[in-house]
Amino acid sequence: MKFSNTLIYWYLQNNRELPWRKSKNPYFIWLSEIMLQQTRVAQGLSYYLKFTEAFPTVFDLAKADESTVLKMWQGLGYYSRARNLHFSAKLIANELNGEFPSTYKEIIKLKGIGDYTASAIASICFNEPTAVVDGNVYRVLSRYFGIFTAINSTAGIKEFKTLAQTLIDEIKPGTYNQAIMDFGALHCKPQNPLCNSCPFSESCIAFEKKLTKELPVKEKKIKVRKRYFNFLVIKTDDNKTILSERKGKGIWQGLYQFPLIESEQIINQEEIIASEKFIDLFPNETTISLFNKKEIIHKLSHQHLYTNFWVVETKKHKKANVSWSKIEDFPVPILIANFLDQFQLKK
DNA sequence: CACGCGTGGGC
DNA sequence: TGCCCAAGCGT
Repeated sequence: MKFSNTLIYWYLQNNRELPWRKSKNPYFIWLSEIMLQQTRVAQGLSYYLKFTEAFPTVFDLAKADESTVLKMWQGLGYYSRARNLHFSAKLIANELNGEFPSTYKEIIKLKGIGDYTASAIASICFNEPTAVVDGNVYRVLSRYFGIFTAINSTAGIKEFKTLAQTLIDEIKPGTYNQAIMDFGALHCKPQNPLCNSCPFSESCIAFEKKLTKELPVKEKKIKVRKRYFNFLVIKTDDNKTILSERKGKGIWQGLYQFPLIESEQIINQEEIIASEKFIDLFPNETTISLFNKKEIIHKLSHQHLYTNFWVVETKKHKKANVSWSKIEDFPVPILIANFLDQFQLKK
């Protein structure tokens, strides 16, 4: 049987019932695709439900403040997705009359949408035969065809996209695209793929040659940077604290945090108090204590953050801009959200 | 265009 | 435990 037919047949029996699959509304499909970038269905699902309830149309999303969108995105990671989603929602609502672009060529122009997402939306919503290539597709195709070209090399990206495009079902491109991804996620898994019950076991090169574990090939690994974070959790007499938005290019752009003293190594209380930032913030007397007994190691994909939370009690402070009762309104990285949970618990 | 961007789950 | 992985994209 044809590759695509086998896949679609498998899909008809094994597909997952997911809320966005009940619709071909490009707004819903778009939302789901952005949320699922580099994210498991199990992690993204509740966010999808929350977003579609709060923002049933692109106009509702466009009307929201960016900080509200980020707050709702809190915990899902890769926050530029939320900022780009919101940017594009405003563009669609205000400049396109709320009408989602209907071709791959137009869809990919939107901020936050690349080749994968444009292909997914164009095929699922508008029946355009544009093949998706995500992590699942790399795995399925590299194994089935026995391709050792690195999936994250320029040559690999091109080779797999071209191959995927030759395999797509021209009649049901959307179904085909979802089928190959579900097949990769549920059957041709990274570890312990279900080769013994596989509809491709007669023709899969990796299965035949016992190369499943070697494929797909991925080049080089990322190096992890170590950073040392000291957050100053301020409690003033009038029950306020200081939060500020992270600007610029690095991690957590648009999210809020406590005043941060970053150091090259682990530093102790004396060094905190002696630091320029601390003196600038607290020229007068304060009480300082370390909240966490052991330093918290927060692991991002490419940074390890060795973190201490220092509770600083002080008199009224002119820079204290946030009431403790309002602190939950601010979008914060999960590292800080977890701290706040612990901190509020102890009170 | 190689790199930076989060978080959580699985083994 | 440490490492890899997960419906990628912007710069």
